[in-house]
Amino acid sequence: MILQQFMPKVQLSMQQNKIYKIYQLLYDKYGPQGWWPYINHTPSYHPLDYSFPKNQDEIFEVCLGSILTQNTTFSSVVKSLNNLKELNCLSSQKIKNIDKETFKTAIKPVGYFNQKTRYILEFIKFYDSLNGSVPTRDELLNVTGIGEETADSILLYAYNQPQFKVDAYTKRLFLHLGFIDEKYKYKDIKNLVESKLKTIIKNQKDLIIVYQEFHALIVQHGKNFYSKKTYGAGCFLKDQL
DNA sequence: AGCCAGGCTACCG
DNA sequence: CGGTAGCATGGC
Repeated sequence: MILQQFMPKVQLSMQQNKIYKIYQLLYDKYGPQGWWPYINHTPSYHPLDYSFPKNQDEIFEVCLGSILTQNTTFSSVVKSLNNLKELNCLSSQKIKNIDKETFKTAIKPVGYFNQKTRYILEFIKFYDSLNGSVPTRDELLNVTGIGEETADSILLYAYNQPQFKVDAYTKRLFLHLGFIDEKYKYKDIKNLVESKLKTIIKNQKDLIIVYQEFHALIVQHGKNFYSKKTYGAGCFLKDQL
């Protein structure tokens, strides 16, 4: 089902919810992001279609992309995924069987290809052991190469679980707006967002979509106003709260 | 030329 | 515990 616009049912207490207000302002400004690209779909971006991932192959592709995208740009990830596609190497089984040097060459555009090859092979061992079931966050964190952000990326975008994903832009934005201070760690920021949103969005599917769009919107906004010092220069959000 | 990107591990004090 | 070097390519 493709919507014309996504508008979650929200409880009335939202007037005082600045976190949700930020989400609304960003959504009004940038619109739905359809954020996670799927290289076998045209177009790969799919705003307002929340029926992804559609099968196990697409779940695995998101997991793979979540690791590949660590500290790099998604355009590099797409290049690497397309290289793997040309090698017919987008499944866990195929990656296990391919020559390791060939694999490293394929993912070269994302950088850190030695590390990431090791991380991906570690992840595949875990992924195969799942037999299609949904991993827990702690299980993911136990895999070498998967930290908090990658775990939440996999849970939120591959498995449609209600886990908000925090990144560097999120922290810079909330710092600039005065919602947090420097001491806030990943989990603190995650808890802040989740606690504010889940109390006013009772429908789980709506909550998941808001988490997915919110993170994507923060990245888009971050690219515009929080990618280089001084962070927040030109950001219009503070004035509109 | 230099900084940043949709981070994580290992190792240090 | 917190802090930091190392990982590596690509784009602007």
